[in-house]
Amino acid sequence: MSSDLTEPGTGPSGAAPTLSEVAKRAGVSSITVSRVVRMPDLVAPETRARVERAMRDLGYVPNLVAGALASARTNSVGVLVPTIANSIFADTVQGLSDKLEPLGFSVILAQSRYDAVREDRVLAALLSRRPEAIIMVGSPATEEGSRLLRNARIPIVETWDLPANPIDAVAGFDNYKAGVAVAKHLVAQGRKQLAFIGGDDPRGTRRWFGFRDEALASGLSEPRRLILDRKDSGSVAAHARLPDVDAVFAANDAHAIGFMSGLRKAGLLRDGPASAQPVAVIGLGDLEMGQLISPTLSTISVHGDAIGRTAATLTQERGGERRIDLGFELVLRDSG
Amino acid sequence: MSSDLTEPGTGPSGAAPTLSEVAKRAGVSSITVSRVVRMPDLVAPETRARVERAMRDLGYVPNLVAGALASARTNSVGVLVPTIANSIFADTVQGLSDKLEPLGFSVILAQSRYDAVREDRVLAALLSRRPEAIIMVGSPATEEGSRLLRNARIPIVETWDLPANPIDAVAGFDNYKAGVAVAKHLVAQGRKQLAFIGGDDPRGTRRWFGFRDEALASGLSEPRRLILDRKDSGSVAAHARLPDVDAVFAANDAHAIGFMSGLRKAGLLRDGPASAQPVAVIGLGDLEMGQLISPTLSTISVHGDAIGRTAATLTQERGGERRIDLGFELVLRDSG
DNA sequence: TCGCCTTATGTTAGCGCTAACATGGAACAA
DNA sequence: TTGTTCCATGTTAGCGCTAACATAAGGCGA
Repeated sequence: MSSDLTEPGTGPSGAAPTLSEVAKRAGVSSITVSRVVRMPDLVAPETRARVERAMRDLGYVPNLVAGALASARTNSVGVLVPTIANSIFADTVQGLSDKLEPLGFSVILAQSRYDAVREDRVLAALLSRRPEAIIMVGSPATEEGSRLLRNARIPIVETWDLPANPIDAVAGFDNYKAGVAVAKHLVAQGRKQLAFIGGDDPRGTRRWFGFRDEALASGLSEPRRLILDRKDSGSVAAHARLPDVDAVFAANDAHAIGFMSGLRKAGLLRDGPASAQPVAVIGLGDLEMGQLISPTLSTISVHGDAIGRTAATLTQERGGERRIDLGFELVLRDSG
Repeated sequence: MSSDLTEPGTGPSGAAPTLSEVAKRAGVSSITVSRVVRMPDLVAPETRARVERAMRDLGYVPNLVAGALASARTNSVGVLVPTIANSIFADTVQGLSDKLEPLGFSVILAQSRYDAVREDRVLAALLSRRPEAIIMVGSPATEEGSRLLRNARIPIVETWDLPANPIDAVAGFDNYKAGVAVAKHLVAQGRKQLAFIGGDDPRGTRRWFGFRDEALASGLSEPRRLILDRKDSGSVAAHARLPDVDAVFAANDAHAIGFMSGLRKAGLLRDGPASAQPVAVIGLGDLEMGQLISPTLSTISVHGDAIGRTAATLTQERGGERRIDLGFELVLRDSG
């Protein structure tokens, strides 16, 4: 009775109860308690019941920090994204998290904000927590970051791209080909003056190269390229900076929708099909929103969720195919 | 020369180099290396330089797992959200992460997927990593989860709501009042047949109650309530299930935009101002997208980012005001 | 009856680091 | 000279847990 007065969740000193406090209360050694937590089948039913009782009485919560140090397994995965807000990467994080959580892994999330210095810093911070794998969007921006990851000797999964010399594993799609596919389509549609709007991050730039190369190969003049900062607001006004353009490839759906909003204000948007649009617009990402607006948004559909799940799977395997191309799909709707 | 042949990042046994290996190479004790890492000012410049050299040569990456165990500080914060994808919560995660990262804290991210069982499970998993605080959207769904958090004796911040009996700190807004504000506005606009669409999660339900109570208090008949699952697709078809309704409050902007898409197909959407809309639509969240579509979306604007930043601040303080109402704002555009 | 396996539990050592408390010397006032 | 203080560094012990190796007791075939 007296020990029941101890507040649950606090040991004798008011600190969180430990394995050995549970052990003492249950009259067993601490390794037995450890086994009840991790491999209950190895413990005799009555012993197990006694231990479980003691854990409940004390409000015991295992300390994975200590466990990780002792076993050299942290059961955690580091995840690095440029940004998690308003972004297509959130699907990837959700996908990998859904896959990893049932396996007992936690996700340590970090954002680079498209800043190489910050990326190296958070990469080092991530690594110092000894995750069992790292999943990142894209590839390290610096040689230093790359070195850090190589030396970590854990599975590294680069996503949303198909780098030529990956550190380890890859789950993504060919951004260059995506640009090519869009240009091909616009050319086939008879568009003449192409433009590209988007950021100048590595993946966006690869989309641009594919887009430009294909346009040039088709005999068109070099498309214009408008580099926007991360704020969509820029894309609303973008059409004013692109006179005479009759087709635009936006590096992501948010830019595309912003651009269409600008077109609408300028009276250059129709509710009819692609053929009726004075200016064709193609996005990338296939946000759900794209199907809900008018005209519906044509886009390169990419399965962010599948990228995340595949990346998670790749962290658990050592051998096998380490380069998964999830592909993309040109989804044609009414905007272009 | 010979030791330079050791691959960086690997100690004698191929494992990651440790503090004491660095110490030996630099000819100092391990505590000195530890000080160079954590309190460099306490170490003499030449000693420091020698240690830094040794760290670089060996590719030393501090092991925060061991450090955390020794110091009882993990420098991590657990974050629990219903879902991170396509969601207004991503802004909150970004905000708190931006605030916490410079302070040396890592974010351990977990998703409940609006599932109480999963929530309790990930809460326990989070706690076993001994975070120094927990930030969550909403409040624990179960008594068990609540108990777990209380016993953890760390700052707990509940967000996106203003619970009557919070566990510890709160950063949010009054969802009930948001519902009231929307109903008031629609009544003032002369709307008669109101409806609410959204999920049946606690916050959505509170919005509904405010909305309903205010409608009834204004002498209107009880609004209809359509509970949608997490897929927006439901909201597109929602208008068909709400005949004769002339105003709709959607629990979030995604539902609102989906609903508008359905209205458009039914010929019930105008490009003109709110007064011209056969059916008024008000959302919640103020997604950037809402300003880019036509008609522009009227919405309850909530600063998800500020909620995250405020929550992060609350994890660092013990005293002071622990209940921050960030408020909301009814932003009127063309949809209602 | 003996040896050998199986099952249940325990003992020991140590993961890599840091808190707390020495230690030894230089600087300096009385 | 003799404390006293400060600075730079070291020693010791231990955080809470688990891997690896005992140990003990029963079962069982030959």
